Amino acid sequence: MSPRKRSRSSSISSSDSQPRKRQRSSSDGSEPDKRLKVYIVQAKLSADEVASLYALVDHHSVNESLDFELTPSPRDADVIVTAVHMRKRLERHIDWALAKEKPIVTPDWLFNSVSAGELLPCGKFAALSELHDETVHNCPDGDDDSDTAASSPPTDSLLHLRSPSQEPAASADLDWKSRYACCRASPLVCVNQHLVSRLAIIRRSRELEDDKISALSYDHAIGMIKSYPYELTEDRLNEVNSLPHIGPKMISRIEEYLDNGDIEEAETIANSQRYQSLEAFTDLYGVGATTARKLYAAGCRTFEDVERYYGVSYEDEAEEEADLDDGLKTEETDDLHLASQHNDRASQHNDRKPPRPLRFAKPKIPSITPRVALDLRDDLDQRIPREEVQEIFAVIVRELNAVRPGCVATIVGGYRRGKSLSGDVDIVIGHPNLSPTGKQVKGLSSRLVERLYERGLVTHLMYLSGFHAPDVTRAAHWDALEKALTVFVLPGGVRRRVDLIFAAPEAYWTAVVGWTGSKTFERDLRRWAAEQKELKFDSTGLTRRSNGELLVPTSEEDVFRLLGLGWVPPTLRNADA
DNA sequence: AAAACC
DNA sequence: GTTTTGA
DNA sequence: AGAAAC
Repeated sequence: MSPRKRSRSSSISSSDSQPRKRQRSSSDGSEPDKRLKVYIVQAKLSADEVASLYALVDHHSVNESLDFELTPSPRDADVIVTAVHMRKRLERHIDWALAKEKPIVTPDWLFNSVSAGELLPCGKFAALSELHDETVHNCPDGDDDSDTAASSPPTDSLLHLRSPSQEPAASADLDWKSRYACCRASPLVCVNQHLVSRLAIIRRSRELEDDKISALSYDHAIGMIKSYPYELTEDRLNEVNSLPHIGPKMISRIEEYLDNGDIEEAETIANSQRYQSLEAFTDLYGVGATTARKLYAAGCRTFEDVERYYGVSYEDEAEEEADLDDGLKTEETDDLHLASQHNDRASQHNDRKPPRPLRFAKPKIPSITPRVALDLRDDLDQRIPREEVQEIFAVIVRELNAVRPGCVATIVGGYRRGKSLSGDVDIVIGHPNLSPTGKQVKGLSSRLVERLYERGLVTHLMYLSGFHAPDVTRAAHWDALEKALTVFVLPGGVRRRVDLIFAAPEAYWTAVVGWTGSKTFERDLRRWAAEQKELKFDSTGLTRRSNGELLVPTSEEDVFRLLGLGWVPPTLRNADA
């Protein structure tokens, strides 16, 4: 295994020769390769912005006058595109000495150049005023100078230019009366959010008590209310009463809420010891509703009780040891030979402590014990600010490109839906030309995880899926996409749950849609596809039910288009509480 | 708990 | 009245 | 079997 044919050429130090690739020096035969190499710094760009930039470069990479090409390495770039405006921030991604040799422009330069059909002067688009002059000097435009004068950065307004589609286009065919969440606009916080929070308590209680069916009904009702555009009052009850998923029982709940400002059952539940305990227990990784109920039945009420329960549980000393020590037990994870030089800006992560050598080797079975989960709890129960999500993403992208240049990645999950705090970080990773049938995807996944582990960035591996070739007959298996569920830590930081999802090229956009959520939004996408379009949708692909034909979308909007749905921006997919 | 189906 | 509800 | 993900 480990088909590491192209030992990481890595993006950083050019190091040894690498005669293989077209080295942009026109020297090798034919045409002086005139394609303009573009390096995009993903930091500070939203996932959508990154996607549209990539799309832009792609579309124009086969075009006459404008001939762009993505490059995985800033060193090879003819132009560097970034939304970062500060030196310190940029230095996290690009060496300063290198930055001075390149034009560093904002995304608008790319958008506007494409619109104009020619390479525009860089002057007005310098990302860092500090590097304005260098940027102008190194600008790839035919002949520049037309800039200067306008030393101001007036073009900020053009930021809205964006690519033709997505960003602003909150499509017109959203319909808050639809019975599918994927046809409605569900903001992060709705006008009736307090009512939603009450219903969510009942819903959660149903879930904890294993009443799936009731929980599902509350999911649907909550989804309807999340997208209902008016503040709920007595005089709107009729209208609400006629909404799908809102039946007699839900109406009575709503009436009670309108009368008393709350719902009694929700209060009772929220105040109950049982609810509080079950809810707390499920914060532990590996503890779901069923285990929580068992713990409660065993007499546990608080985490201290659970500590005792598992701590004392000497059902097997040896096991206990293994879980706890996570100390020097380095099961040789290697088979990897890329150990050599760590050429990245060296120390930067001068490990805080011995990076706890995890205990995984290559766990086929996700075996994190409750004991380990208890140790991680203090860190993992802290929410993650958006800033840090971006930092984590930047580090992972950097390492990813060292392992396999040319990879693309998108932050998905709650972050992408606009949440200011996230429970974890979800990243979908793809590569424009990885073999569709997967072997390489698997290799990429384990190689990245090993690299992150070696550098002390990953401390635990909750789960590493085995690879399964994309099997159309059995789509939508949890394991149909390669996944690595990790505990990740920035040097000196709090440990965070980071999920990496690896998608083959043809599954990239469905994976992005499938992992952006929310849960109810996803459920209804599938229902819509099945019930209205005779299609089968899931994060691994979109297929025609009649003949099993695989439809391959080329962008996220394309997924919606193929499903016959209006575009719903990620921030309006918050159909859950 | 609500909707779709028979 | 029975089946389906994401997979 | 149960828990994990959106």
